[in-house]
Amino acid sequence: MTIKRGKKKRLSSAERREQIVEVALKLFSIKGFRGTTTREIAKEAGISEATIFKLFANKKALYKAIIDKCCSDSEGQLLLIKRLEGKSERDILTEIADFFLERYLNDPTFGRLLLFSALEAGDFSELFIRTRGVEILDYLSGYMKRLMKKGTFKRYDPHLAARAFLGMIFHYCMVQGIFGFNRFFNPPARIVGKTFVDIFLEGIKKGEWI
Amino acid sequence: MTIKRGKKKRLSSAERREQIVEVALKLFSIKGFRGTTTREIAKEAGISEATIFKLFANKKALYKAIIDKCCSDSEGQLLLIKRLEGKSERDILTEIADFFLERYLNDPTFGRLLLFSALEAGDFSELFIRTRGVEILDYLSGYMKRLMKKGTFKRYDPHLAARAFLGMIFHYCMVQGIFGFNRFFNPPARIVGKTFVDIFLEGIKKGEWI
DNA sequence: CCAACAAGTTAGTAAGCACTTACTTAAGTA
DNA sequence: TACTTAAGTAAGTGCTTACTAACTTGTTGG
Repeated sequence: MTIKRGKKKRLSSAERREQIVEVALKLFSIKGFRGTTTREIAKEAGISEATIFKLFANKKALYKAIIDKCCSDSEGQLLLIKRLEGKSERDILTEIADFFLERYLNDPTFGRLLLFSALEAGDFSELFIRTRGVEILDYLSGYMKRLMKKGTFKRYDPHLAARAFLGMIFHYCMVQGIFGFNRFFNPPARIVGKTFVDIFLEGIKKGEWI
Repeated sequence: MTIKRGKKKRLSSAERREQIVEVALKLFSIKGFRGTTTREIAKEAGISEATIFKLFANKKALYKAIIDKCCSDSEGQLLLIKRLEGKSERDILTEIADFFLERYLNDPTFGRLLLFSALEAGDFSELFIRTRGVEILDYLSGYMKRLMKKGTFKRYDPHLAARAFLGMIFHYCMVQGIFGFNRFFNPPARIVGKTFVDIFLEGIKKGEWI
């Protein structure tokens, strides 16, 4: 896909742009913006550095194109939210957990890019985080609020409650994928999700519900 | 402390080493290993670049010295664990939550360094993570296991349960400090800790315990 | 006071970086 | 086929980087 052999086909500038963005996305997520050289991107894409700069004003513009791609491509997150309508609390939380566990455990690319972006504090990282980090949080926070008003859930700060639930999931994914814990501990995602949902809904303390 | 004016005092090589490590620790945690230049470190420390290389074979050796410092300096984490002996479940969890919330919310230096280290995947990052990321996890995991055997806690994978609790806390700190959410949302740490402990022990669902 | 040595600096070097210029090549079209 | 234009490149540019060699300066014990 990336390194071509034999006769090289010419691509239209739009196609080439797209290809470069994909290659750079992959490399930036592995080594970060600063840690990736334009030479590496060119090599991996099977083109010369000059071609990159024909299509992008500078390295930062390429980074911006990646962020834009990630922001626009909602990766089914909005789709997920639609799918939740009308379901029970347990089903909703389970579906959210499974969705993110499956996504981030199998492919840490996006998570890594988001983290690099936050740490390296480029000009676009804020945009990135605001658009992509807040969707599900806002949804869940609003959902919690409704259930608290209805009396189904206890009254806490709904934003904090949402953060508690998502924190379990995202931190788990981060530690598994980025800190490499998955080499020593890797239970089925289904069980991880169920455990987190159970604890979040009923707590870990033994007892009986009325 | 860092930029000196007027007559410069000579330090012993040990003192100078220590000072350079401190300055570099701060800069690495802000801009990462790759993103920080030896020139910047020298300027911030008020010395010449050559002095750095008199005391450290190369940039990587300086990084290693920082990791070592962070690994050896347990920052009171073992102290915390000792302090927990004989307390109730709620008190233990609350104390753990408060400890890390207070620490990481007030000073994200260490957290940032750990993240950079994991992402940039230097040769020492693994060492760093194994020594500093696992202490409290192992402790809590063992504690959960005992309470599950005793029947106080429900039976889940104890490691997973510990990850759930710590995930709430660490992810919260990360999002606040590194993603900058603290500018829009910043409740007292005490309340955050209490909310997380409550949810973890009794769940968010309303009901009554017998 | 002054040698001796450690602490510190000046002024580099080679390699690597993002980025450019001036050129070549492929492919559609008249 | 021959012309035009867009796609692509080779070979640089100037700047920054980690790192060094050769020198200077402060401190201290005899």
